[in-house]
Order: sequence, then structure tokens, then C-alpha cells
Amino acid sequence: MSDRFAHEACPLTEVLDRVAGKWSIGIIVAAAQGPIRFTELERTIAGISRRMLTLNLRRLERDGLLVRTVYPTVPPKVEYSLTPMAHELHATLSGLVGWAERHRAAITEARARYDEAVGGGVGVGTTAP
Amino acid sequence: MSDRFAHEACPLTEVLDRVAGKWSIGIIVAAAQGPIRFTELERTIAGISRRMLTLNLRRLERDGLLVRTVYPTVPPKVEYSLTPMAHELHATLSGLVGWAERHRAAITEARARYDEAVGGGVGVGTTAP
DNA sequence: CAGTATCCCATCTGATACTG
DNA sequence: CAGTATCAGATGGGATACTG
Repeated sequence: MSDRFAHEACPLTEVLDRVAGKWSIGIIVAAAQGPIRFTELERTIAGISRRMLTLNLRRLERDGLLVRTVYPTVPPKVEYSLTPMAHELHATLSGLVGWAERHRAAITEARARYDEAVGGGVGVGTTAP
Repeated sequence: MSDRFAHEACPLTEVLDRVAGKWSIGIIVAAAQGPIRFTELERTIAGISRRMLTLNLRRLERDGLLVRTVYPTVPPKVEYSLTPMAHELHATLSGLVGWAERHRAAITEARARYDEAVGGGVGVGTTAP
């Protein structure tokens, strides 16, 4: 990511960078119930590739949101669990999920309307008097 | 893509797709105070290119989160404002920003610790120069 | 089981030039 | 002012074969 300009005063960018990915939130939600293993995550998040799962796991661990615990057994067992900080984040995220649930239909409808307006002619936006 | 996930009553993917971008949230927050013009957004969000601003603006408008109002004056004037639905989203987002403010230091510290443990920050999501 | 390594395409992003 | 057009590079993401 381009760190060229000041992040110093903008906590917003900080959140964004952490939550931006397509998978980060999913992983956090999946791990919120308790320690979860690699394969369980892979199965739960359905659609994520092994590569992306690993990458995101590492990033979240690096940011102090996940704790990776390795059990030196054969076969190996690794568990990921949220840190307290991440649990807090998860609580906030729940609000986001709630919002999505409430407005999903409205969004779908808005999209359809927009697409039809664009396809049917010009002038998508509102024109002020 | 992850249609299976969506079918499983998972609004998560819906949120993600809407919030995933690097800029969407920034735009929503910037527009939350009231109607805002294109150039103001460009200046406020610092770092966004004209192209990305336009693209994100269109997407948010399409999803029914932004209303685009064109004033047929010379020179042209266009204002973007949040819909009620987006204002709700903004309220939720505030929680996210609050979380970031509270834990920013901890995250930075965690990263530093992780990078040192790994040995210089090579090999993870690190932006290696 | 829990990853790595590798190939490859899709999308994102930035810089710049141009227009109504 | 508020975009659109175009190009080129960076990054994200999927598939899969391979390893400790």
C-alpha cells in the first residue's frame, strides 16, 4: 500500500487497511466463536483459496488480531483465536452485519433501478431546480 | 464467486463487497457531514485519484448509498449526499473508527514485534521496499 | 494437517491528457 | 468544475502441485 502521504492523523485509513480485504472480516467472524483450525476456516469461509487464507491469517496475526497456536503433534494441529482487541472489533463488526441484513433488499433494488436507468437512457442522477 | 456463501443466509459477503474497497468508507465518512462536491471529496480524501473517486462514487450511487445532484450551472456543480440508509451505515462505521483510534498504538506495536520476530519483515504481508 | 511455491488472470490504482 | 479516456504497473485472488 502507498504510504506516501500522511496516515499520521487519519485513523480511518488505519481501519480501512485492516478491514479492506475481502476475507479479513470473514476470518474474524469465523474465529469469534472460539479457537478454530486452518481446515475449519477453509471450510467455513467457502470460496477462499488456501493461498488467500494463509495470507490473510498472517496479516491478522501480524496486526495482533489473531493468535496462532501450534501443537507439535503428528499430524500437526494449528489453532487460531482472536485476541481481546479482535473480539472488540468483532462486536463492532456485528453492527455492520446487522446493517447489511436490514438493507440488503433495498440495495439490490437500488442496483436494479440504477442499471435500468443507465440502460434506458441518460440522466441517472437528480437534477436540481 | 462465493454465491454459495451468500445463499447460506450470509449477509457478510454483502457488507464486504460494499465496504471492501479502499475508498468507499472514506467517501461515506466525508459525505456524512452534508452534501459535498466532487473536488471537495478529492481534496478531503487525499491520495485518491480522480479515476478511483469517480468509480467509487458511481458504485455507491448505484447501491443507493449516495445521491448525486447536478446543478445545471456554468461551471457545473455536482453534490453528493448520503441517503438515510447510508447515514445508518455511517453511524455503524463510527464504531469502527472508534475501535481503530483505541487500538492503533497496540496494532503498530504488534506489527513491529511480529516483524522483528520474523526477522526484518520479509515474507509476510510486509511491504518490502 | 497445515501450509509453500508457482503460474496466471482479473481487478485496482495512479498519472496524465482531454472534454462538455 | 466535473468528469471521461487511456495506458501501464501493482496487487489481489484462484487453482493446484508439492512439502515438513
